Amino acid sequence: MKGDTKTIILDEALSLFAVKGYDGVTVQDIARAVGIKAPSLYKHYKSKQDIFDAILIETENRYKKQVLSMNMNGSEPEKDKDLFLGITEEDLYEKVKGLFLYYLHDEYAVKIRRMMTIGQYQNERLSDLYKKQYIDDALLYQKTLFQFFIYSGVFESGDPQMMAIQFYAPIYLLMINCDNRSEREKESLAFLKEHVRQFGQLYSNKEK
Amino acid sequence: MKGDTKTIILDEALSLFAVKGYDGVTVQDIARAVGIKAPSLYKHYKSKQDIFDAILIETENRYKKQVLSMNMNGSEPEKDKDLFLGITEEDLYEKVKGLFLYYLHDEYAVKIRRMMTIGQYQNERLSDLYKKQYIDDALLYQKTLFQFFIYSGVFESGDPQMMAIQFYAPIYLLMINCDNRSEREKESLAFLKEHVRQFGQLYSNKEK
DNA sequence: ATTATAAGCTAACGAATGTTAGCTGTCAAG
DNA sequence: CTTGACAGCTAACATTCGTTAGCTTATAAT
Repeated sequence: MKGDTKTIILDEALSLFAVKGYDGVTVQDIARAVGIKAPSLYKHYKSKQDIFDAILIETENRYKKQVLSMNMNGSEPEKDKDLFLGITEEDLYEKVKGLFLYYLHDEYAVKIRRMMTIGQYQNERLSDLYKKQYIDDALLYQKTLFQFFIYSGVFESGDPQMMAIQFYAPIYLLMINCDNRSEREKESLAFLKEHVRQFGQLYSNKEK
Repeated sequence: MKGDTKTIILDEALSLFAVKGYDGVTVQDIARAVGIKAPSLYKHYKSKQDIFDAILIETENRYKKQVLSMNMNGSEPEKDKDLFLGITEEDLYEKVKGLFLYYLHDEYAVKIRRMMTIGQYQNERLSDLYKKQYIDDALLYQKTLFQFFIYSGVFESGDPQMMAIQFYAPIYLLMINCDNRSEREKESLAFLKEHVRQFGQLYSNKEK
């Protein structure tokens, strides 16, 4: 069901937009990548802009689904209680590492992120989406998590918002650092591990 | 000496490239911004690409000068000894805030950063420059600073590399957060202040 | 006074761009 | 068997692109 031309066009267009930006990509480029001639594209989308818009809609829908499935709305983190209550430092690192490598290696995630990065100053929708995804929601998720840690006694009390910033920002920086530079990955993962370790040591409750 | 057409072209071209990217900008756009006709551009630069290259060279030269003047080569931070030895938390925040607002508001710095951000996946030189400027050199500077703090007894001992990451990453994240979103600046400055405060408290030597 | 250079202009070019028109073949529904 | 929709194709279009040629004018040097 995935091989129909209409979705292939979106995939290939995204691959191109993610590197060269909207203006840097020709409808001929897209057609060539798909394996058809440029005019045939218009059997599926009414314009180049239409292809771009379809990618954005698809992106927003996928993200909405992801947010729902991750329960990142910040309302009821109780669901993940079992996941985090008996968590060790090593476990936490493995979780963070998983997310880190996902955002660095998942084909679709990487392309979308790069397209947003490239187009953020031309297209406010891209800018909004990027900030929501990589700053607002990411911080909210961490904040909610730390609130829960504090509430459940795993962490000492503190400002969960600041904890979120201080925990997430290095992860974000290291991700930007490795983006398009796979040779930096090994070192960054070491930093990441040490960061998680230090953070755990700093805030974990020593009273118990 | 600054008002000659040749540099005005660079300025206006940069302003456009920083928003729409290389392919999104027309030589006519540039000419219109300068106040001349498109063919007249070719009296000063031999092609559109040539204009872009000239911007890059100018950027690299400016940055080299800045690095030299800031003594950010990581070799001998002894010079700044007097600046930092008797520093208070409030002083440190004011310094960080100054740099933070400079990178957010200085016209030239903002445009260059955005141009690098937009073009990093097409042009490796842009990517290199961005990573050097906003990651490598920034971290190196912080690392050197913290090494000096530790050496001089202001800070407790610790891994200066990790300290650099954990100190700088939130600053970087908050800058990205405020980029093109001035309404977020007030809140981010508050976070920044609290971050500097907590960092100072965490690492400042309590033995003295 | 003459000349040379620099920097603007208009006109124009070839190439590339997004898009439309209209033809052809495939294939499932009637 | 016929039909109609779908999805590809070629040809072509108007527009826009980066760029060149060649003219004019002002300024500075000889």
